[in-house]
Amino acid sequence: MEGMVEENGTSGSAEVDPLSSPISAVSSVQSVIQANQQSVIQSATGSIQPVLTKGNVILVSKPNSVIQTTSGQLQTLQSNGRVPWQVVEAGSDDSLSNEEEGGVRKKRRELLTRRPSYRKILNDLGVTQNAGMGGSPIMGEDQARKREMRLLKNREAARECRRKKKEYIKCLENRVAVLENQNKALIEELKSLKELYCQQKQE
DNA sequence: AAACTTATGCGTCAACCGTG
DNA sequence: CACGGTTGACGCATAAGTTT
Repeated sequence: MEGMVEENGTSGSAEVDPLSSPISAVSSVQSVIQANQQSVIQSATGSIQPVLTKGNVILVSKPNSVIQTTSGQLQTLQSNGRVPWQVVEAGSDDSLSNEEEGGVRKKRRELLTRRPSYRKILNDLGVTQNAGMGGSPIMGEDQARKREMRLLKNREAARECRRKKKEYIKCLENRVAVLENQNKALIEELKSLKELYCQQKQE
């Protein structure tokens, strides 16, 4: 499956993964970098720029890519400003047991379920496709051509959409790793400062 | 080894939204 | 308001992993 070749002759791997590609430049990055630890790079302006971190990496250099801004939010850049794939607030699912989770999932599925497609409805009614669909042959040809174009475009759009979604998820995972490391480092720092404070107090 | 389960990706449909 | 782009949902195919 992983080796599946798409019909256009290219596989997904042909794309450069921004998360694993080498970094070319880092310009005026406001960042937190400490020796021996991973860090979060933040753009002071919120604009996109090549970004480098150590360890678990968030690398961004492409438009339409996932970025981090000073606000700490992860978002994808879209021309229309929309932020797809909203992150579910903590406390919604995490706290659920397996049984509960199944129920919630089912319920959510029901809520999200769309009405069946027209094709499905027709199938359910036992109506064969093209039956009784008249019209002139020329209109039919034109419509078929338009439909082919639409399908082709949507096929490519779906591929791109999935690629972006994967990139987004990867970046979220990276962010989790980075924040966990930061958290660990801060706990260590706090610990050593406490020790130092106690020592000085005794003297 | 066969049967079953899980993970992943694809194509399509439909809904929504922005734009001209 | 028609049109096109984006994306969630769905069904399907296939590979990989697990169980019998």
